[in-house]
Parts: sequence; structure tokens; C-alpha cells
Amino acid sequence: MKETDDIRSLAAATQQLDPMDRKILAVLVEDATVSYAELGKRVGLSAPAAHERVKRLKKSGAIRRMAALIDPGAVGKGLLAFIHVDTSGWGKTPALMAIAECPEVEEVHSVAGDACMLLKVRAASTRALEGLLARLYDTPGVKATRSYVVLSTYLERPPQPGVTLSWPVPKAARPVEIAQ
Amino acid sequence: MKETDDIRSLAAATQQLDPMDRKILAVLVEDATVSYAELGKRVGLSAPAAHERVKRLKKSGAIRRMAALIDPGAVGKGLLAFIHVDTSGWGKTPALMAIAECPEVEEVHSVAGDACMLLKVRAASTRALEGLLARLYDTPGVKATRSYVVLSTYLERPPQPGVTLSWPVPKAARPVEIAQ
DNA sequence: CATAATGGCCGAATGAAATTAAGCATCAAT
DNA sequence: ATTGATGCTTAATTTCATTCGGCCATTATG
Repeated sequence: MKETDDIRSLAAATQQLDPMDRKILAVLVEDATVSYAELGKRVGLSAPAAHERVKRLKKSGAIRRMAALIDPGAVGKGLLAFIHVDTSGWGKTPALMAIAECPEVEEVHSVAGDACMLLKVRAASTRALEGLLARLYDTPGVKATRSYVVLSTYLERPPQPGVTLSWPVPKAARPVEIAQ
Repeated sequence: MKETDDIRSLAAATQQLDPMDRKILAVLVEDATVSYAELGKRVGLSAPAAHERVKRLKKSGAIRRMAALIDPGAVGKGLLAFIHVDTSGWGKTPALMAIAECPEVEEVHSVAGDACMLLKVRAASTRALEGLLARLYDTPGVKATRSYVVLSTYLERPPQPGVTLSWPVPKAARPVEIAQ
């Protein structure tokens, strides 16, 4: 094995995806059930070539996994809320992190700003949300919370492969994307 | 056709999922690539029966779609932020909703609380985030924004089928879930 | 400059899995 | 009790994922 192998493989894991990869990702993010033949047709590749690309994207971690996206309402979780948590001292305590065990907690971030932690939670009812808040206040170090209950959701989607190019956009202009 | 047909089909779309459906959802939310044979084995069903269930869950809308979940870093979006938007007057204007066109905008909600709109955005850099904010301030009706830049993410996952049962939990107790 | 080696693609072949079909048990309603 | 609907099973068929061998382009190497 030559030393360039290590360099190349390391670079491969980090390197930018080529346009073909982005096209493939764009398709699979929208619909992961397409056959490789169909995927290949859409991006201009044969089925085995498309398959090879996808395999590589999975191995490199660019594709984390294929998942079913379910309707929260269908599983009885009609209430969505974001919760800002203020903590005394360092926020990332095991006791606080334990709330990640609740299936209603979908996201836990530490953020810069006037809050320490930011939670995205989806619960069955205000009653359940109250239960979660009670649980939070029971956690040592939690000083205060502010809840933002979602009234309606206009957009909600997983990470997209596209990136806006021309950023400082003139008033009311439509942004331009790459990676179609 | 009997009138009960309409009632029944309407009820079917709204009705609670049975435990078998929840088990199926729990599997597919984690990994949508399992074969029907494997899925059936895990939940205690034959492959065609599992297939039938999944088909029904899709048709009813409980499963919205199968999607590839990609690594934001791999597509050059290492920066995650939540943006609170204050608007003068009613927030849901077409001009504001237009930002949903940007692939960096993953979520747009209207919320109750001291903010009108809440955005989840994922961008390549602080420069790109600044560009998005500039775009926001260019939008008529946008009065102020507060950004919460994510320092690190401890949990991030799509909606889960499980629900916590016993809510008002004693101090430091582990919550109990159904729908295993 | 020539040549080997690598990476990426294609078409064809093979094997596995999705999907359909047919039959049977259970339950509800007539 | 009987009919109809639902949901499951096993078995059969067809589609698709996956592998294989060869080809072309680009890149490293003598």
C-alpha cells in the first residue's frame, strides 16, 4: 500500500460530492423507493453505476440511512413545540441529556444566544407537554424554560443537498440553487 | 354501497394504529431498507402480510414517504441555526413564505410566544447565514430576528412512533414507552 | 513518450426480493 | 346460522438488486 492511498481515501471522505452525487442525493432525499434503473434514468446513469454511487455515498456517510418519514398526527402527536432551556452552569449534564430517551424529544441542541439548550418536542397534547416540562424542571441545573408552541407548520423537511449560490440577493429576488 | 362504507373508511383514516402497525413503523423509521421478509420476521408476520400493512400505512398517510437522510456536513452545510422572526402584522405573507424556496431553510413554523415565526436553517457558513438574514430583513413586514446558532447537536431524529405513557414522572425516573 | 494501473462506466447474467394469487380462519352483521 | 369482510398464510411469478466481465478515460510511472 502506498502512502497516497491513505491521503486519497481521507480526501475522498471529506471531498466535495461531484454533481452526479448531488443529483442522486436530490432524488433519494425525495423518494428512496425508486429502483436503481429509475434512479439511473433520472440522473443519466446505468442501474449498476447508480447502485455503485449509492453504495459509495452510504459508505462515506453522506447517506446516513434510509428511513420512513411518518405523519406525527397519525401516531397521535399533534402538538409540536420548541423549548429553550436555561441552565445554571454547564448545560450538558447526563441528567439533562437523559430526556433524549423520550420518544417525544426529537432534537437536543446546545446553542449560542440567550438560551443554553434548545429542544424540539412533539407530544400528544398540552397535557403531555406539561408532563415533559415537569420532567425538565425536576432535572438538576434547569433554571428556566421558554416554550414556543407551534401553531402551524409551513415547511418541514430533512436536510437538502442543494445550496444557494448568490447570497446577498436584491429585494424580492428568487434565490438560485445548484445541485438540481 | 352502504352508508357505513363511508363512515368506516373515514374512521379507518383517522383511527388509532394497532400495536402491529406501531411495531412496523418503529422498524421502518430506523431502517427502511429491510426486506419485507425481514420486517415480517421482526414483528411476527409473513412477508406478504407485512407488505400489505406497509401499503396500507402509506395509503392512509401514516407513512408519508421513504427518504434518504443525508449528512449535512457531507453536502457542505455545517452550520445549523434557529431563527426567531418578529413581524409587524400578520406573519404569514407570501413574501415571507418565499424563503421556503431556499434549500437551507428546513422548517418554517408560526409559533405562540414572543416570536411570530420560527425558522430552522442549515447553511454552509456564517457568511451564508448572514446572507439569509439579509434576505429576511429585505422582506417587508420583518421587524426583527433573533438567531440561535447551534454549537453542537446531541440528538436529531425524525418523528418517532413511540409515546411516553406515565407522564408526571417522579424525580430522575426513566420514562416508560409503549409501542416497542 | 509509452505504458501500466486505476477508476468509473456499460451490458449481460444471476440470485434475491417484491408482488400477486389462491385458499383459509376469524369476526361482525344480517 | 349464513353471508361478507378482513387479515393472515403458503406458493407462484415477475421485477429488481447485485455481481461479473469487459471497455474507455484519466492518471501515475518507467
